Amino acid sequence: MEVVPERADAARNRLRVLAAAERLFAARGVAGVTMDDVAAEAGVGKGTLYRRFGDKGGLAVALIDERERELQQRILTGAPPLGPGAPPATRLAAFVAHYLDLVATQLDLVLLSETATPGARLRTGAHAFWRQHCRYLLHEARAPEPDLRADLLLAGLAAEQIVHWLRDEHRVLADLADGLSSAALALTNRQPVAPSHDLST
Amino acid sequence: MEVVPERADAARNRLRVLAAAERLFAARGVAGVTMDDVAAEAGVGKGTLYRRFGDKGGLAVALIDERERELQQRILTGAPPLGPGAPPATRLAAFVAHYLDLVATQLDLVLLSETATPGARLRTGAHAFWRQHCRYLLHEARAPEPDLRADLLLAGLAAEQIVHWLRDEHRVLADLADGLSSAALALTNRQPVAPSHDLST
DNA sequence: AGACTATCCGGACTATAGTCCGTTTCATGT
DNA sequence: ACATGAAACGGACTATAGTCCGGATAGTCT
Repeated sequence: MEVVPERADAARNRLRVLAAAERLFAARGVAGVTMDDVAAEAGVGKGTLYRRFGDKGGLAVALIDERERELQQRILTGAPPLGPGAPPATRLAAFVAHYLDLVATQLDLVLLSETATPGARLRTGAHAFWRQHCRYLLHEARAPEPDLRADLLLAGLAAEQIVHWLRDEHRVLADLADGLSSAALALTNRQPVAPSHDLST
Repeated sequence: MEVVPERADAARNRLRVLAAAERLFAARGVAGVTMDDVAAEAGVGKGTLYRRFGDKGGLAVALIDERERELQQRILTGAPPLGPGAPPATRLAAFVAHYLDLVATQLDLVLLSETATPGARLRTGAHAFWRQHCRYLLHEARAPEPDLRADLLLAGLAAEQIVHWLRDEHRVLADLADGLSSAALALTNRQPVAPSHDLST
């Protein structure tokens, strides 16, 4: 892993692009901004944009990155129930609530980053972190198939789904946090033997 | 609801397009076919394509539709455990397994239909059916928040996620069916511990 | 049959994401 | 300072999804 320091012009342009994108997204909304717009506003060629960020989703990821790292820090070294110290099930519920909050504050940006290309959601560094955390907690909580269930839980936290709950079904964030935390806890349990008699049908 | 019968030329072209699309997808793979290709192969203008199917995802939906209706029939009127008669938890597990199977046989097509536009997955008629079915079963199984948990389960059955499990993580279908059925059953359970969504820390 | 109208058809046109490659700039070693 | 090679730049170019609207057509009514 040979690490080459970033060249001065590259650093300058990276900052320019990030600042321009933030400005434009704030002004016209994520949907109303094209990559040409960003390049023009940043005073940079389109090739530069793509060289550095890969695609439109990559640009969104870069903008989101900073705030996500803050939550990651709190998970790794912060106070319980988010950080270490609380029982895994409690930490899981706390994670769900905080993650929902984080996503909700920048919904369109996260939606862009996750839907720019199929499978984009599953390929970001941040997603690997969330997945690892959920896997660990589910494992500690003695859940069966913790890896699979971590993915299932995170699928429910996909921006597309959250947008649907919030904007199409008009649910409120707090209820989502409650309901999904509860579901996450349910996922920590090994299911008992099927209920004995079903009289309803 | 005034129902106007389909005009003869419209019907003819609809069939032409569907046949052409099927041919091309089979020959060159879903990713290697453009809408212009489909229009040309069908001997039809592009406007016709879009008038009828809305967008690329809509075309995929139309192609998928037939097989999905078959599973829907089996759920509504078929034999248990898929159809009525078995306990809801059992039916839920059966649904998960059969749905996975169905999707896996036409993965790329379903992926296209769900990722053509953000939120497309949640807007198809078929999805409304699956959601209603899962809601009903979870409700019957006395699961808390059956609606939310139905969405969570179906999020885990999104094509994007299944593709990831199958192609990136090399899981096998049978294990997915087992693991997700088990997770679905876990979701039918009430959670013993009360969740706390205190964000103040 | 002939006129009439709602619907449909088709392909040129637009918008935008993403690529390519000749040119420029930076960092380093002399 | 200057030469040099690697890395970055930029904007013209390509590919493809999706729109638009003048003209054609099917079904209906008299």
